[in-house]
Formats: sequence, structure tokens, C-alpha cells
Amino acid sequence: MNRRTAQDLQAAYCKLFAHFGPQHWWPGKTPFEVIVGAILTQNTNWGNVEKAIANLRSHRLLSPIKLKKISVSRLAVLIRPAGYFNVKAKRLKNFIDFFFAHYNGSIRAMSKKPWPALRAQLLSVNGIGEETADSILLYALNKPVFVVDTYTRRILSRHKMISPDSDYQTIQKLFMDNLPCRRALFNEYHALLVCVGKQMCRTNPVCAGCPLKHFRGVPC
DNA sequence: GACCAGGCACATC
DNA sequence: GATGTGCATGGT
Repeated sequence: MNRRTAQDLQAAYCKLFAHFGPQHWWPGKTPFEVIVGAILTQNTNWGNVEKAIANLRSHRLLSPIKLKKISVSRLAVLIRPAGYFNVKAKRLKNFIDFFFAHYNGSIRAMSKKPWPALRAQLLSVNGIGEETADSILLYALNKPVFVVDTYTRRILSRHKMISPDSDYQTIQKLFMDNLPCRRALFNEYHALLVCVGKQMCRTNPVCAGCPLKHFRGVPC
């Protein structure tokens, strides 16, 4: 653990939490719905994902067994609003196949697997990368794993806590080595980073009202 | 009409 | 190993 880094990460968290308050993530009704959302939200606005999930719900398809039975082409039509619908339909199906092959479609059974081993398994599924795997572990299965996304990288890079080309695991390790290993903290912190990231200007270095303004001597 | 959004896999060099 | 590209909708 690096004392300065730990202090900075904790200070940033406090600023974000004081400004935005609790985010109550992930916005999914069940662990399975969280997993579906994690795959559908890849490089996509969450609002579009909600439309796709609403379609699945209105057709009563938001269950492992129903998605197991549906064809990829019909699934693609239903998730169309989420974008990349052909790719994502295959990815959802890949996950479902994996889910039944290893855990008989049971969240409880999957959750019993030690998370480092489960993470490796998830990464072997075509269409599940590091962020999606970690989102599933943290938000669907309540494992103490930090999720790194575009916003996390952008914010830490701007405040000179990482170099812009740091890889996923380096950034994840920064958080996990320097914060208490608490699921609730990792959950809230990532949600808060997304929250501030959404309103952060990507070009203008000074954002009025940003809770991280001048954090570590950087305008915002 | 351009730009962007809570990535990932694959081809190419 | 690093870099580039395809995938696609909907909001601003």
C-alpha cells in the first residue's frame, strides 16, 4: 500500500460521496438482470440498455431458461435499442451457454465459486472482458472486486494518478491495494466515478462545480 | 450532422 | 505486443 495514494483515493471518494450522495448501483432488479445489463451496456449509453431490458421484460424473457430457449436472431431484434445488437445477442447467448454448462443456470451455484477462479472462467467466455466480468462479480454476485471503466481511467489520468495508457489490471490494483477490501465501498466508488465522469468535460480542463476541481492540483 | 456512450474480439503489422 | 477496425442505436 502507498500511503499517499491511499489518502488521495479516500479523499476523492469522500468528495464525490459528499457531492453526489449514494448511487444505489447497479440499477437491476435481480442478479441475472444485472448480468444481462452488464453485457448490453458495453460501449453503450445506459438509457438504451434500459429500453432493451424493458423489451425482454415485456416479453417475459428475463430469465436464464427463457434466454436459453430463444434464438439468437429473435434476441437480436429485442435488444436492438442497445446497439451492436447482433454482437450482443451472441454474447448473451455465449454467457447463457456457459452459465448452464457450468452452473446449471443457477446464480447461487455460480456465486459459491471463489471469485478469482470465477473471474478467470468468465473471461474465457467470448464477449466477456475484464470490465464486464468484474461488473458481474461486484454488482450481481457481491464479490469485493473493483470495476475499472473508461471514466475511471479518464479521471485518474487527468488527476495524474495513472498514466493515460495504464492497463486495466494496473488501475484495478491501484484501488484494491489502497482501499479497504469492502464490496460496498467498491460498489459506491465505481458508481460515483461514473457519475462525475458523465458530467466531466473531455476537452475543457476546467469544469465548473466539479467536486474534484483542483484535486491533486489539477483544475478538474 | 457530428459526437458520444458504464467494451470486446479480431485482423494486421 | 501494439495498433486499428467493426459492431449500431439513440440522445445531445
